[in-house]
Amino acid sequence: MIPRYTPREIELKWQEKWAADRLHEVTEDNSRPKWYALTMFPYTSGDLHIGHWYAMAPSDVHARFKRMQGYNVVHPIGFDAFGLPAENAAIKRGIHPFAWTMQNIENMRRQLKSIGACYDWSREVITCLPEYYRWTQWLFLKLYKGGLAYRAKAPVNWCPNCQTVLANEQVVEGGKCERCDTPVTKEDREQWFFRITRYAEELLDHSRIEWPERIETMQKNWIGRSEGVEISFGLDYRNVEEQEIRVFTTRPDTTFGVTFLVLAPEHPLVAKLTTPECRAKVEEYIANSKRQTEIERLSTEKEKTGTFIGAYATNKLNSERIPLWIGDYVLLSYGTGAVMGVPAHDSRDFDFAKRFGMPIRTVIAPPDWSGQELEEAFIEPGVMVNSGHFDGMPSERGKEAIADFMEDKGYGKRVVGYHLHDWLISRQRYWGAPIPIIYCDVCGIVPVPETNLPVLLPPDADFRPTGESPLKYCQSFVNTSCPRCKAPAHRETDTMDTFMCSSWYFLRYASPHYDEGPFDAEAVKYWLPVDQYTGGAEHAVMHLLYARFFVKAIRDLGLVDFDEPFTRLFNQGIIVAQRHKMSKSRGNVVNPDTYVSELGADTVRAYLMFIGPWEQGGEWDDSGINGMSRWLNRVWNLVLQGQETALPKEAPDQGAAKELRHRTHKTIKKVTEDLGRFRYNTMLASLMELSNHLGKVLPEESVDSLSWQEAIDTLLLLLAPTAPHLTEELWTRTGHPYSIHRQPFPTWDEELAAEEQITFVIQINGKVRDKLTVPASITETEARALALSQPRVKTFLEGKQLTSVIYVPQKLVNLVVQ
RNA sequence: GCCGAAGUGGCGGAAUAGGUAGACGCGACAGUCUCAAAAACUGUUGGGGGGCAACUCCCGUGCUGGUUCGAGCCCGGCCUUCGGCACCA
Repeated sequence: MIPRYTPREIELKWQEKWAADRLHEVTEDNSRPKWYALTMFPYTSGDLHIGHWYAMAPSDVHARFKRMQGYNVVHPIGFDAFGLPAENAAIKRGIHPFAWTMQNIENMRRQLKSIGACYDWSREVITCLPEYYRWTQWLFLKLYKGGLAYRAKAPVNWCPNCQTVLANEQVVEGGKCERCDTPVTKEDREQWFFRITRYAEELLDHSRIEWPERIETMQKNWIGRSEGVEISFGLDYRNVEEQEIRVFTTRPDTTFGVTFLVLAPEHPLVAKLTTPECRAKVEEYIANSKRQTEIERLSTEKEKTGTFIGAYATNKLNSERIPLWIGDYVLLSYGTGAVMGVPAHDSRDFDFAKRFGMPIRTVIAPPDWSGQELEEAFIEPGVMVNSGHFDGMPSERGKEAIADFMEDKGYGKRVVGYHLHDWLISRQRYWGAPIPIIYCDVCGIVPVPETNLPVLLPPDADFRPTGESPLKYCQSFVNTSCPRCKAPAHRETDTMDTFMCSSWYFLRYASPHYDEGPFDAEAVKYWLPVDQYTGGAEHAVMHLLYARFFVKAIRDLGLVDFDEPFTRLFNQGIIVAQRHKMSKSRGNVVNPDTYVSELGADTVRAYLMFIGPWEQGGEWDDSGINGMSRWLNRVWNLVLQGQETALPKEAPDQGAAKELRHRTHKTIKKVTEDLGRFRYNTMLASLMELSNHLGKVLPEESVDSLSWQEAIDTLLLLLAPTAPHLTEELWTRTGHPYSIHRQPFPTWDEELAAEEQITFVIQINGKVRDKLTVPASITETEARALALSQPRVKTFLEGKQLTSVIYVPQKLVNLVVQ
């Protein structure tokens, strides 16, 4: 009698045993190659949903695979615990963010353990605990002292009714406050920035890492390098100190075509230059643009808006007087915050000029141009016209010639521009790591001495929405004395962007309890960089770019000696529900707990990997999960039934035994390749094929016991990373020593894995007309002859002329006829 | 709007150095077992036409145009959906 497969019973039993044996805890070991397998740590939003499992289960399978391949694998886990949702929950339910977060962690830890992943829990890291954020602050100070942190004004979303700063997420449709529906505006605040732009050039270089091309492309586009010229336009106003406006352009060859300049509405010169007649309109325009998001402003669909400020600048190339406008399609944060308007050769400028009736002067002639005004912007290269002594020059050469001329005359200089801007890390919120800075009336900005870290987040601060950072109202926090002169001083009350916490957590895992620094240099030297990082595609740019920047920055500060944090990256797709990414705020989360308690963790793990290619994600649909549960059940029955069947030593059917061994080795090859490429769906399909075949040969009793045993052991070992509990149980039940997870991964015999027979296709004019089973060793001559001798082929060829024959080895012959 | 992806049976998907479209699974239908049902097992399953039959022909990978002996795969132009767009993380 075969016992029933009772997944939950088995799973809990082995999870307890693995934990008791500390099977997954690892230490540095120089006798084996190391493998750092890292999954992006989850944010502590509440429960884990099916999307988390989609991230966690397949990455665990890969880590287990690497371990069976002989690597010393560390697979750590932790929690990203600071951030806005905790504060929102606190406000909504009157529970302290700390309590809310720790409750969530408690629950998520239980859920994560139910996955049966090989996490080394002894390395757990929680970013909101002082023992962690102490070092986040320490690293901030390092960056500050290294000249990589600075203060500058930057706009924040502001709700005038709630008197509070809003996150982008809290600004709902149409630019309104999510709480009170008041239109949101922008306000300038002094805030802290990191100089990520200093690393723009190095961040563009992906040559040291193996990342998916699409992610590299997205990062490259995000950084947005462009070579151009910063051109100076002359200003001549007695009451204005500045004597120039600088604009950035990648098209210096069009400078003779400038008919206006557009400044960002926030440009500092706007207030100084606006004439009294224009002031009212300009102020109205600026107020309006404060209500728009950057995305709205940059949309090329939207009709261009702007207004004349009454002032003029001089185009130094031809001494023309150029009117100055403001327009919201120009952003202060990009380039110099001002652009030159060349309507003939830039489509946005063209729209702007059309709208406001400004001249459109062609300076690059399109082919066959006869002097008429253009009907749309001509943005291709061409021949320069209306450009003084540059006339007749090809514009590509003109770019260089004008740049040379300008540099020579001091009208401008070549610069490399980046779309990337510096990283704003200040948040006017409670639930984050306090920025360790003190402001002293005498000494100015004073960093908190390292020995005084951590700057503790006061537990009793009032974090409800007010006009300022919540910490500002916590007197015991704000009031302090200057570390330098001991005079009364006050603390910085903004906290840090949570991306800061997640920019170095992977370093902390190497020595999570180290208390003399953020990490133990020796441990980091052994484990880092991360060998395989996996996480959601939504992090393609920001988190991954910030973490790269961070490592490069601390490398230059002498803290680490490698350049890139994540050697290999895999971005899995996103599991959506009701067509959108699962999120608490959207309310479309699917909880995995019921599936686990009903069908078992192994089934859920395998099902998630089976639904499609991991990088693709997709709509969550549980309609096939029973199929996975059925298959694991079949594996269970198959293995135990095989145990009870006394197969002979000699195979009754040599062919059947050979076929079985061939399939076994073919499957090892396929599974090994698929695991290496994260193609879990096809890996499982090939395991199903093997088990289907085993189910067919067992009742026939046509194979020998040795071939059978080889097949069953292989099936279990290949399945072990995916279904760790089921395979551990069956491994023991088939008389093998504990633990299957310490076994080496099977290897295949190339000869046994190779196909002996192939299906050979005969095409006529590219259409399949016949299929033949032939030995794999068939030669071209044999194949051609075989094809032409087929009766079916002969009837098709009747009365036609064979013009050519195309032969593809091991695949097909295509007869081209007329 | 900009950047990055994805579109294949009733459904999830398989097949890319351009060479058999639909592996594997779900669902559905039929059967075996059963007093019956469930479970399990076996078989069929892209659409359409022809043949008593073994079989055979045509169409078919979002739309559209092209390259090629041959296109799901390559190129041009669209459409739809998803992710990101710097304060959700």
